[in-house]
Amino acid sequence: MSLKHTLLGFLNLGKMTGYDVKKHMDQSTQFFWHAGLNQIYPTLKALERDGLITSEVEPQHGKPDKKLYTITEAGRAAFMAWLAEPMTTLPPSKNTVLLKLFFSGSLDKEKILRQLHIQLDLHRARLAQYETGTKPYIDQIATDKGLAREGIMWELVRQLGTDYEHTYVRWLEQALETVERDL
Amino acid sequence: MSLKHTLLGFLNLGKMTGYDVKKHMDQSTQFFWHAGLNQIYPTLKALERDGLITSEVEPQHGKPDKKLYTITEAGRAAFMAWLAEPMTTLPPSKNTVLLKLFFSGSLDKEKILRQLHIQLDLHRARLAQYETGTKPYIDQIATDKGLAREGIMWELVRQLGTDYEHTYVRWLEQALETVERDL
DNA sequence: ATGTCCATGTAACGGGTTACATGATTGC
DNA sequence: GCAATCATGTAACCCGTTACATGGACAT
Repeated sequence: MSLKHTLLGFLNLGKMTGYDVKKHMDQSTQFFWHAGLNQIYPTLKALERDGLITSEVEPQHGKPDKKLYTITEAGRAAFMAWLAEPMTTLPPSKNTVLLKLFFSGSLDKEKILRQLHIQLDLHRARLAQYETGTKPYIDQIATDKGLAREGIMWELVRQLGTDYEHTYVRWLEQALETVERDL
Repeated sequence: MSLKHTLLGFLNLGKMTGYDVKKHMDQSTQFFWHAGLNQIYPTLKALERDGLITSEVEPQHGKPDKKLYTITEAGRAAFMAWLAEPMTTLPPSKNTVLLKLFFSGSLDKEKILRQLHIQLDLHRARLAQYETGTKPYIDQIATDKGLAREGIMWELVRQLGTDYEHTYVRWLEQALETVERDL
């Protein structure tokens, strides 16, 4: 279960609540790792039970109390062990869009073109989000917290995301032409 | 559950067993959709229960009997409805490799370089497999069964796969340089 | 002898999603 | 008045993975 490692990874950068982690995720790992609060809260409890993190409650008025989690030495050790563990296979991936396109030979031309156009819009939007959302966000956190090494890795991963989206957009433009011409 | 649609999609191309579907999947949709036989068999049963496919047993000697599945009219209708349904959001994706790299700022340079090298090998291997495995396979099925439209879509999807792998390989080469220089 | 291919399944478990539940504060 | 933000959780369900189970044919 990699959500545990994600949580350890964020808590390794500083003490925070489940709600905070969720917000960081939504701005940074969103496109390759995400989770809902319903999943985050129980998982934090499990990590605490296992002694990898500890919690302290900070009372608030007008708002629900905050539960701040801190990573323990055992937690840091487990996290570092996971990081160092070599990844010897490519992670299995599932993509319903590609699946549908794969089978779209049975579909009429117009409907395929419509699907491809929608995808083109979606991928252009995501590309924009990498630039206007993710980039400023990771830059700011890295400079604010003085996390130079982390900042470099974050930017590298973001770069792969934008490269991937560029490739996808180019492919979609090409696919639209091919379907228009050959189908 | 898109496995149901995958099964309908393959059965839409002709009567076959669960075992056959698995083999086709392994050669074509593998990299964006996969399933084990343990998952395929019960799902075929569910599709039959719902009247979307029917089965007939073909006895064999020396081998287990074959259970050949055929798509019904209702099944074809359900499949076509799914195909035509516009995809208005990008499918959520999870990638443990990117997750680990994202957090690798805490890891020493040598270990990061090692991880990146392994990934480079894996992606080069996959690229090769798209060329030597997937391409000849889909070409042959398309010509053998006279599925021209399907063949075009299969090739388009495969092309995206190779484009993606090229992008990944280029990114990895760049990432190795960056980590070597800046970290 | 050992392993792979053929061809079918069942059972237990775990992770992830959807829905449900609370409740005050701030902005439109 | 309505929605969003803050902040926490529980319960039911579904999908997917791992492990288990059978058994003959054929190749090394």
